[in-house]
Amino acid sequence: MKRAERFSIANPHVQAFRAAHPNYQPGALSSAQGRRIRAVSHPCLPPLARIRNRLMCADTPDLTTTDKTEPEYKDTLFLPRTGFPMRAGLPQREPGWLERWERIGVYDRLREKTGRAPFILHDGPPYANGHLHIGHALNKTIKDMVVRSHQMMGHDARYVPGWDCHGLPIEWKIEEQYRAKGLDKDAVDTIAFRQECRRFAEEWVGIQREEFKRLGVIGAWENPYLTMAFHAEAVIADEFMKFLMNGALYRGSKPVMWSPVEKTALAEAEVEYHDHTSHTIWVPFAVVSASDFENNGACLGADLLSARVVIWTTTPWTIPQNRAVAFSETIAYALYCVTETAENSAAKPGETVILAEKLADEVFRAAKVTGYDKLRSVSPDELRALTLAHPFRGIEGGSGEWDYDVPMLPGEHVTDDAGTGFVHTAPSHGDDDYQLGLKFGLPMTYNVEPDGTYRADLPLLGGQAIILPNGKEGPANVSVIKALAATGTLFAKGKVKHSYPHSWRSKAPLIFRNTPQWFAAIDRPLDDGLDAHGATIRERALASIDELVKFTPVSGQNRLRSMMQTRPDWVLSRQRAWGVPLTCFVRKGAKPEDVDFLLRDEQVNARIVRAFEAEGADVWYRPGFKGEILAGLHDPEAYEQIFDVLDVWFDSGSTHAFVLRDRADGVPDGIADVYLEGTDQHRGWFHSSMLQGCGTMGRAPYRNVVTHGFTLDEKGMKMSKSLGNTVVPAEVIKQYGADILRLWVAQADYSVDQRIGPEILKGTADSYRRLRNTLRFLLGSLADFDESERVPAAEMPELERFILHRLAELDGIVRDGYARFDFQHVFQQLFQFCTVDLSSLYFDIRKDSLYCDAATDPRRRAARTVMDLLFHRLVTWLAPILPFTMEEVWLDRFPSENGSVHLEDFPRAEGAWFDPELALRWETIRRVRRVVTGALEVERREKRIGASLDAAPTVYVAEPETAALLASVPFDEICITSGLAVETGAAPDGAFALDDTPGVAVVPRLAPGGKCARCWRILPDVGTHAHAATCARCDEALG
RNA sequence: GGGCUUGUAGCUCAGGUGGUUAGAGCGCUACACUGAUAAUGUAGAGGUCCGUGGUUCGAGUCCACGCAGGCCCA
Repeated sequence: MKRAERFSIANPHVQAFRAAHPNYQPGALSSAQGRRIRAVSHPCLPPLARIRNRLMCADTPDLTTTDKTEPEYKDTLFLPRTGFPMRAGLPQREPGWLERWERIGVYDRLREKTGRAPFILHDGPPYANGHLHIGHALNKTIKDMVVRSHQMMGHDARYVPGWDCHGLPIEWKIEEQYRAKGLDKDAVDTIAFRQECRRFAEEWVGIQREEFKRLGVIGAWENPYLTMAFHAEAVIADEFMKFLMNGALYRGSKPVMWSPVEKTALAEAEVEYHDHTSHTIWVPFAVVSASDFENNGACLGADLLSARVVIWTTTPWTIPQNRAVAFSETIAYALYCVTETAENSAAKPGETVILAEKLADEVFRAAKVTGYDKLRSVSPDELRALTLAHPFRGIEGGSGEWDYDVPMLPGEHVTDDAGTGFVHTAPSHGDDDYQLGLKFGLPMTYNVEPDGTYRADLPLLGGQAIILPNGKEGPANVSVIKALAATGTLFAKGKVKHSYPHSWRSKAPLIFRNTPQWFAAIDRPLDDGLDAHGATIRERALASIDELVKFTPVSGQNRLRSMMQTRPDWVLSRQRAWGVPLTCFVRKGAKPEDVDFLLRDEQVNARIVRAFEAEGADVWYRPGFKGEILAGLHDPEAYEQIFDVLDVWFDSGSTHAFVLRDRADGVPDGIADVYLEGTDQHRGWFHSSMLQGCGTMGRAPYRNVVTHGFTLDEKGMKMSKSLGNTVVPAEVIKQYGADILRLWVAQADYSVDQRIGPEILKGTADSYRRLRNTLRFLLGSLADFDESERVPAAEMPELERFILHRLAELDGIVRDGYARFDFQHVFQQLFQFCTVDLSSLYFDIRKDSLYCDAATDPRRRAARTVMDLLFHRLVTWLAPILPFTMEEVWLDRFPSENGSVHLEDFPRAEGAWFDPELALRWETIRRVRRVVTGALEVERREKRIGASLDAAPTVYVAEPETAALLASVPFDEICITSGLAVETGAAPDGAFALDDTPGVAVVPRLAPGGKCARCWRILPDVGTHAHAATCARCDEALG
């Protein structure tokens, strides 16, 4: 474009402006509001009125007509020109960019870039059930920022999203549907049931996929991984069989949280605690004998033989399963004699009982005992010596079922906080009980059926239900209580309201029930030759935690370690239908401890895997499948097929195998660079993946564990529907757009719990607007930028070189921050750069040059060069955080059919720009500038000036070096004044100064001369040029 | 009840090894500009650093005990 054209009325800038402002009348804008003439009170200032009058003369011609005597210079300026809207309209516009990315295939095109080191963030699979909540959005957004930033830093950052598809919640949904139709789950074919579960999961995968994509998350959405894919099911089974072959797998028996209503065991995560009113009973156990204690140096009083030991329990139905009474070696016990009772007391005067001293009062009160004597203390050694009778011993109709001895056993879990100080122990119905049973070899009982009824052949109580199918209490408790009362073994009874486990689905109460389970041994040396980091799963896990994995934040290391140090064996089996079966066979008639109990045959395993690959895990349930698999190898009749399914944590713990190891977009060693999940996953996916990896690969399947906290409401309280303080991602997107939600993520410290709410989101949107306007100004200022305008850095003014220095500095900050997954720091630095260095300093100063300088002016060319560099960096640096907006900005400048900022890398760092000495000089310059602006602010408040261009202050500087520094730069330009004098030496009295900037003082003055009608600077030479109302620079620019 | 963890301006966050009047940005208020204009600039107000004890010449920073949250267990 020729120079003359730029300034003619045919100037495209002008045309564009006219088009955008059809009602615009030249001159009307500046005159409509009128210019106030202000009184001038400062004695050393020239009369402002004179200047104003002159201005008025210039402005005064008939304003109602376009027939002016003076040109409208606005049309000759390079004002920012852009169609980039100030208001984003993200909710409406974001889907358009999503479509574009899909159309131009951004993810696939990034994969085509060659020569890049892979960077693998392995996705922890969300459960395919329900719409996304804020936690999902947070998690996927952080992941996306990690993936995008590493891609743009030069990696091949692939991201394969996944879903966890098996498990109870889906199973339950299908069961619910069955119930609604009046069907019984048990009457339905397992394969048909599983297929319904599969369809359910598929549907939610589809829904969640769209919801995740809407957040702007880039990844292999068309080819995600699902734990229910046939290959995945085959691999999960194969991985399980590694545990079968390496010796970790064993069958044990364990009381588990059991839902009689759902006839299934529940994982801990599936249990919720609600208040529940239970029967409480105090049951005296008679002493039947005592071992000889003289050898122990203790003396057993004969008085104990006639006494009874009282236990307390809230689960009367467990009494028939009692096998021991536990006591503590650290509690003080005593022998008491009942002397007086209330009318309706079950206790009788004269009877003697043993109780914890601290609890005796309470117990007697409950038993309505009105008088009692403490006879003497009872020592732990005495207690240990006692053998008790089951309260049902000799009961009529009991057929001798309960005629066994009940030992007294010491237990660390016994306290005297509540109860009697003695703990009724039923190893099949409680965890402490089970542990005590393991330690002392107590027999397990099998009295309770899956539906919560006593086994039919249990004397007296057979078939009675503990919990009814509708979740209400059955008759079992009351029957037991009656039987106790009838046999004189009920000391007291009552009711208590307490926190009790319930099913998270059916909300029905749970019981602890002994069930056969499959375990992975954590401390058994494995026979797999993968001992580089230890022989057992626990050793390998601890070694991984300490040596192989980096934790962000570091506290995760302790957290995972302490869990690994103390965790028991892994219970792999669940009594469910929707999952990958434990693909193994046990020899009929063999006991778990027999060497040939489990069928261990690689050929069998291979057949299973092949079948699963072809048809999925459903084949396991096909009639005759056992025969097919064992045919020609083993006698199918000699083996029993296992129909438990694997803990879903085993599924997700195995994802590294079927995603990282097996997929073309995986990695050769099958180890991920990053696992990134919420802090709850220390107990979950990090944990199960660690156990699984240590059992199958000998180490953790990851190198980095990054955790984020939970999202709370604005007050820091947990979100809950009942409190009405939830924030749903879909609604945030609808109101503000995904980029605002992403910005919220970037502004928060995700390593701890974050808060979100209306006020916080509003603040986030405010920040966004500020940033958006900075970019808009860049776009406007770069209109028609041409490569030929570029100026080498060395030829640029100091101000430009300072900005370049900041860019060099930021390059390091941004790359380092992204490498550390610290988006908050990256964003904070970039945002503050935009506001502090750009908007309020650089842009403000350079507006004059950008608007008014001739196109060829080196100053303007340097500014535009820097702005172009700024543009490339800011837009790419922010792209991982604000992918939609940065795409909009990028395309506004570089419109194209198939381009995208997300195909770019961060521009290479320019080391030569880094100039700390210059930065130091600018620190001083800016400090002095603050004094100048401060001084002008006083003038403005006193109505002596309006714009800073009205002034031409004098700056008094004590230090000559500082004066020299200021003289070396166009300090008037930097302060946006029409003139400025720097004086060395003492300032006159009354000069403006700031406490924190000693040695600098400013005396404000009105700029002498006339106001250039084009650039608005007030200069003495205005009026002496061809264009009468302009200054020399503008006169020349006008040509 | 146990393990881990958080608490600095209205909001989001900085504040190595304890050391002068606790910082930034946003928001707010006022002023200015009206050629970034539902924008921009300048200035200002705003903090019992969760509380209480303690160590110390000196504590937001160290210790103890609490309070209020959060995650995971019991």
